[in-house]
Amino acid sequence: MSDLNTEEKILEAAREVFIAKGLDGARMQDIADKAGINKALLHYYFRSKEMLFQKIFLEKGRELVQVLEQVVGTNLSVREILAMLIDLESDKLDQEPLMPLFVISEINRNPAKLLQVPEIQACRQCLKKLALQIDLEKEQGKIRKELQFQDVIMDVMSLMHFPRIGKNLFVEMLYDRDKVDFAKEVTRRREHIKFVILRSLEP
Amino acid sequence: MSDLNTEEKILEAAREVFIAKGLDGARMQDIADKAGINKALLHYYFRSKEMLFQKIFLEKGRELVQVLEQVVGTNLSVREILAMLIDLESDKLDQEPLMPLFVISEINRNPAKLLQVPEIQACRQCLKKLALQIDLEKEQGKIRKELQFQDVIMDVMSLMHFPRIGKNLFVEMLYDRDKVDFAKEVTRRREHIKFVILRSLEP
DNA sequence: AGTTTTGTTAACCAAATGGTTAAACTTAAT
DNA sequence: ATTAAGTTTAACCATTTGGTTAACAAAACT
Repeated sequence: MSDLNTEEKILEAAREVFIAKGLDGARMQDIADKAGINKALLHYYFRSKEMLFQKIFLEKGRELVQVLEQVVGTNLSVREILAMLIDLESDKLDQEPLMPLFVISEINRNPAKLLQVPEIQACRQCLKKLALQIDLEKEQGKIRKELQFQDVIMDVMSLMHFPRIGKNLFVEMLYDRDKVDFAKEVTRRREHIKFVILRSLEP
Repeated sequence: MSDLNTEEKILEAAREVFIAKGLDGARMQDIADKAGINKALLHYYFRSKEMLFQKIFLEKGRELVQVLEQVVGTNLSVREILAMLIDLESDKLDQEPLMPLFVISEINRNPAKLLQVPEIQACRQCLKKLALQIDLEKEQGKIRKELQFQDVIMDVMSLMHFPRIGKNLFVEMLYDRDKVDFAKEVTRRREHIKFVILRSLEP
C-alpha cells in the first residue's frame, strides 16, 4: 500500500471499506486510517464522501459486466462463450467475491445510480448478439427451442455469484464450518456450473 | 397499518425500513414516521436500535431457511422435494423479494449474527437427511453419481434468489425496461428452474 | 373517585460524522 | 535563496442521530 501515491492509496482504501460496509456503513475516518493519511486529504482529493463513493461504484459496476461484454464479443459458439464466461468470471470473483453484493446492494438503495454506468447499456447491445447466436443454434438443432437467452444469463450469473455472497450462510448450513475450504469448493463448482448450464442447453 | 397495536406497527415499519436500507442506512425516525408514532416509543418498546434490528433479523433469518427445512422434512423423493421447494420458496419471495439480500448483507457485515439464528443449525440437520436420500437414489440409479448435495442446494437457492435481488440490473441489461413485467418473468422462470435442476440430477 | 400502572409525547442531550479552515510542510520553478 | 504551487495536518464546526427525561394522558385497579 505504501508504495502507491496518495490518490491511489485513498482509492484502494475506499474500495475495501465501501465494499465491506456499503455507502451507509463506511466511515471517512476508516478510509483515511486504512490509507494511512489524514481525513482532510480525502476531501482534498475527492471533495465529498458521495463523490469518492461514486468513483468506486462506477468502477465496480463496470467490472461486474466487463467479462460478460468481453466474452460475448468473440465469435465462438454459445457453449464456448458460456464456458469461457464461467472461467473468466470465476477468476475475477476469486479476487473480490463480495464485489457483486456491493454493487447490487447499492443499486437497490438507489436504482438511479445504475443508469450512470454506461457499460450496462453497452453490455445490452452485446447481449443482443448473443441472443441472435442462440436463435441460430436453435435453428441448427444444437440448443433446445424453449430456452430463452435471458434465462441462460441469469442462470450463469446466479450460480456464480450467489454462493460467494452467501458464503457464510452456506458454510454454516451445508458444510463442516471448521474443516471446509470454501475457496476449494468454489473452484470445484466451476465444472459443476459448466455441466449444469451446458446440459440446460441440450434439446 | 392503523388497525395494529403499537408494537406490531413498529415491527411492521421496522421490517420495511431495515430491509430497504439495512441496519446502517435505517433511521429510527423513519421507522417512527412509518409507524405513525413518536420516536421515543421505539425505545419504550425495544430499548435500542440494535435490539429492534435483532428482532427483525432473527425473524427474517428464520424465514430464509424455513421452507427448506419444512420441505426436506417430508418423505418425498428428491425430485418432488426440489420441485416443492421451488414452488413454496417462490411464493414467499414474491411477497418480499429483497429479504434474502437483507439477511445476507447483514451476515456479511457481522457474521457472528448468523450464529444467533438457531434455525440454521436445525436446517443443517434436516439437510443431512436430504443428503442420505440423495445417496440412496444414486444407488438406485435415479441420480447421477457425481452430484453433491451441497451443489443442488446452492443451485436452487442461487437460481431463485439472485434474479430477484439483482432485478434492477437484469431488467436494465436483459429486457426492455419500460415494457417488461418482471414479476411475470420471475413466475415463468419457476418452470425453467425446475427444468434445469431436475435435468442436472439425471444420470 | 382516587390511585397506580401503562402508554405517549415534546424537548433535550451527547456522541458521531461529514466537512471546513488555516497553518505548516514539501517540491519545483525562478 | 525566494517564491509559488501543491500537499498534508490538527483543530474546529454544523448537523445528524440514537437515546433520555420529565411531563402528560389513558387505562386498569382499589
